[in-house]
Amino acid sequence: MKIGAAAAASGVNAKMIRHYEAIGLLGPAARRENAYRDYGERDIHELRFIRRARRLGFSIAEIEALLALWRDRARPSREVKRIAEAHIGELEARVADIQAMAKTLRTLVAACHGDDRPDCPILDDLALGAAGA
Amino acid sequence: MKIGAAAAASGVNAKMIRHYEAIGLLGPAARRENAYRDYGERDIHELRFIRRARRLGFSIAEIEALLALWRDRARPSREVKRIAEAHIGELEARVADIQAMAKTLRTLVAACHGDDRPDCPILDDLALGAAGA
DNA sequence: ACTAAACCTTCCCATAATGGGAAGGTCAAG
DNA sequence: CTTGACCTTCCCATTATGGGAAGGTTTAGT
Repeated sequence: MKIGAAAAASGVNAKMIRHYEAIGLLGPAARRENAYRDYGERDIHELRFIRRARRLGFSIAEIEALLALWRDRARPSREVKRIAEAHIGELEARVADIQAMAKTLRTLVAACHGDDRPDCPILDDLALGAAGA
Repeated sequence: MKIGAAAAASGVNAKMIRHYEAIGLLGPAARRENAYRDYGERDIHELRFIRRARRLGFSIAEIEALLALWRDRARPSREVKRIAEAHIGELEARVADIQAMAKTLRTLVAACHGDDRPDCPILDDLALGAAGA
């Protein structure tokens, strides 16, 4: 399977497949005589794994760890669970962060007329750099 | 005020102040005879504005627009409100995204023993690349 | 068989925002 | 007058993704 077909089969585009290989997330791909990369079912499987993990917000570094565990048939599930839980923690922290921003903004937006008048509590607040900071 | 003092006064570090100038978010700073950048109260004000907007998650591009509105005493508040509302929309979308990831992960984590046994629904799910994708 | 499109290769560049660090100039205090 | 703290510019790194060039290959249509 050439890289284009592998991309179609895995959902990871060709550019990214090469990139994952370049950074060592994937081992060097098999090559045909014409130097084209050649992929098999196992590779597609790994690519799908990566794509799915990315969709769950795992970083490349985390995926590297997960892939290593996945390749190791005897790994303890404890380790996997730990990584996943840590990641959930990160996600929750990000949500809290963003929600705090949104909350502040909603307050400001509610206080802004939003018409032709120039006075605007949103800009006032940003300018003051005081409240809530 | 030299750049270090401006950084201390505004909360934006010197490296970032130069960066904001380089990308055109701030106009070229006044210079002393020795070529050192020189800042006044007005500049500190702008820097604080930027810092606060960054904390609310606005991108540099959005801040550029907000700064332009802020500098224009006669702007209609409508425009400011529009930008802020759009940004709230982005923030909410990001929250929804992340929460969806966290939800899936929580389900997987709950199904994983997390002990010495190797079987792990988390890895199984990633490998399948099917459910929920 | 020939040509054009589609596909592959590597290499460089760009994004957004932040920062590290080098090489060199300047100022303030001891 | 030296030492340390500060300033300057310039280059590089980060994270993940991708655009695009220049050049070689395969495939499909005529």
